[in-house]
Amino acid sequence: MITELNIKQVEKISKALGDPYRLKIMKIISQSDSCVQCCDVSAEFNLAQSTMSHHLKQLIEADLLIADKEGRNLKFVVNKEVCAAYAKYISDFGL
Amino acid sequence: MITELNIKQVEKISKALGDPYRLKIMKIISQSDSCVQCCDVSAEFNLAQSTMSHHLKQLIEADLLIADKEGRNLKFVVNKEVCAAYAKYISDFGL
DNA sequence: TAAAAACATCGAAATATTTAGATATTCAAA
DNA sequence: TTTGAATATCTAAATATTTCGATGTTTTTA
Repeated sequence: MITELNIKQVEKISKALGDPYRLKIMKIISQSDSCVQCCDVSAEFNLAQSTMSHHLKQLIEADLLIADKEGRNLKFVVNKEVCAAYAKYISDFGL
Repeated sequence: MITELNIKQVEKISKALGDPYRLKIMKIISQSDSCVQCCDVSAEFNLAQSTMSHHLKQLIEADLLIADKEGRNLKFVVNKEVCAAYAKYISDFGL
């Protein structure tokens, strides 16, 4: 359960979101109703597998995505709590 | 009046927020009840004036801050609409 | 009008990020 | 148990960002 993010976490999340590929990854995963597999995400982009892996890692380390390893596959869902907490942090700038 | 942000704008805003100094600048300006002057912001940090100017420029170009030049001084307020629109974009990942 | 204050811009060094290829690991299926 | 599929890690090059000092611009004030 996330109550509030600290400034370091907000910085990390912002950095993770500051890239066109990673934003598109978030969009794809958020718009899918079920879990999305790593290789399905990769197929959408014209990037090397290692590059994709690197982008996904950043989103996971920022807690924006939750990864679930099933056998040799990796599935993702959006971390709704972190998205909400981050959004709140930013919208509070406007209060 | 901002209705919705496009992905390029979201990327730019995220990049602007992905730095500890710029996050602190946003906090300082958002927490002040009146406009904040550039030199007041600079005084809070141990950074060269040109560096400060660069950080503020990024926040302004991302539309997170609105700058108002009064004589030789520059005053800021938070762009509430953009903060809200950005927060919505991100929190929508969790829907 | 000369000096100073507030901010912007330029150029360059230091640092960080992005990307791909090569290789390693881990699990599944033949 | 060997092969292949999915993903991770390492290394290195290309690119981008951060930072500062020097200098430029604009406006205020002495």
